[in-house]
Amino acid sequence: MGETSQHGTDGTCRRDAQGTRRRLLDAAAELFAERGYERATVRDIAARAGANQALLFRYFGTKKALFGEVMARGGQEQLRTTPADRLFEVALRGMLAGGGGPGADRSLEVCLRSIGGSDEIADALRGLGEEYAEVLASLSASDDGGLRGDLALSWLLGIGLMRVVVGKEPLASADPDTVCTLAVGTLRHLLEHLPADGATD
Amino acid sequence: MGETSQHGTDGTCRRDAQGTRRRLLDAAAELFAERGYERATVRDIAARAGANQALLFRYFGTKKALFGEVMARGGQEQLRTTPADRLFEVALRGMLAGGGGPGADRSLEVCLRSIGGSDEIADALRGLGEEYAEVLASLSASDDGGLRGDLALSWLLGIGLMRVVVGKEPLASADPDTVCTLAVGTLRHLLEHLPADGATD
DNA sequence: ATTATCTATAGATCTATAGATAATGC
DNA sequence: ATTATCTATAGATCTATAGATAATGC
Repeated sequence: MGETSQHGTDGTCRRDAQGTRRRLLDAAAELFAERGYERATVRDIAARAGANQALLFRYFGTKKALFGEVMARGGQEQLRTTPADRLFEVALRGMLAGGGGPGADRSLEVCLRSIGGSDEIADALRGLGEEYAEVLASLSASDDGGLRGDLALSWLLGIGLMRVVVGKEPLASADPDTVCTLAVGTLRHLLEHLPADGATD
Repeated sequence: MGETSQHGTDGTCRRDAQGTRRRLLDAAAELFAERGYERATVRDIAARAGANQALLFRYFGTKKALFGEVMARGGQEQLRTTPADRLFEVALRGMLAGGGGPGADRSLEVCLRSIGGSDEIADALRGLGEEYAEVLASLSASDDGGLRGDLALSWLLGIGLMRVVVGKEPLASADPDTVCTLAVGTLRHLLEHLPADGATD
């Protein structure tokens, strides 16, 4: 019957370095998203992963390195799989969903909750922002498309900040469709409306 | 010549409880704006104020109470002295200036850098946001004016986040006038454009 | 005498490490 | 024998407090 194996029906083992490493990564992703970098302690991460705290350092070296792996793992798939003209809406809906299913990309949420914690965190958000802003900038034919892309990204993050982190009402409880319609409709003006060169208004 | 007095020509005294209290408040306002709540330590605040660390607790009780006094002192004058239809632009320009002269209202900047530090910080930002969003909401005649006001505030904070805290280029070095023109012009659509009820766009 | 200021330290975290223990594979 | 896991603790912060010191006002 193979009952002597250490493998349970759920695929867990009592001694499985690779599995423990993955559980630590999953737990870290969750806790960083819930509390931000500083407030998610290595003790809590190890506890949620069902692992000993010392293993976290054995497998990742430092807490910052663990954070780096979490940020590198998630993130960019949304950027690659989404057409440019739908990126803002897709990213916004991901933020509005908040948490969502397992495997959802919470990278931006992690950054928002970690801001101010350390310079490395700001660097991580800047790096992730570069990629989003570049795509958003490509939607504008204007000279200052780069700036307009940054302003679009700013709005995306600001909405996430007020809704998910701060919980400002009525935004926090608003219907995602309504928020999306308002934001996307307004954003079209920012990206597509070229300044009337030298004209009045 | 009055040389026996403890009062220097700059108005400082060697023993001046009220003066020390004010210097601590000023130093706290600066350091909270520069580093956020968590990273501004009571030791650094006392050092910048030229006061002993223990006096901070004598005069304010706890670090959180000091933070509360800093937030209460600044803030609301901008809300009272600015006409509603200019609030967004004035607040945005204050953010874009960053730091600015002494006495400038850096409350929003303080909040942005402190987010995620503790629930009380999020509460403080939510409270300050209520007042800004209420004014912004009054500019929209729509049913969902409250939501639109929140979205306007979200953009204001998002721009501050990306420019001042994260330092995302090209936004971080962009000309304030250019940013203002783009943002204010776009915002007009959000606040004034009523949804075509039941119509097809 | 009053009280603003300072010294010294308690007490609570948190990250990180050294070395012991015990479950596996050969 | 190898190595995943655990115990115990070092070492660095940080907030906060108790009690001593010293500058002022009477």
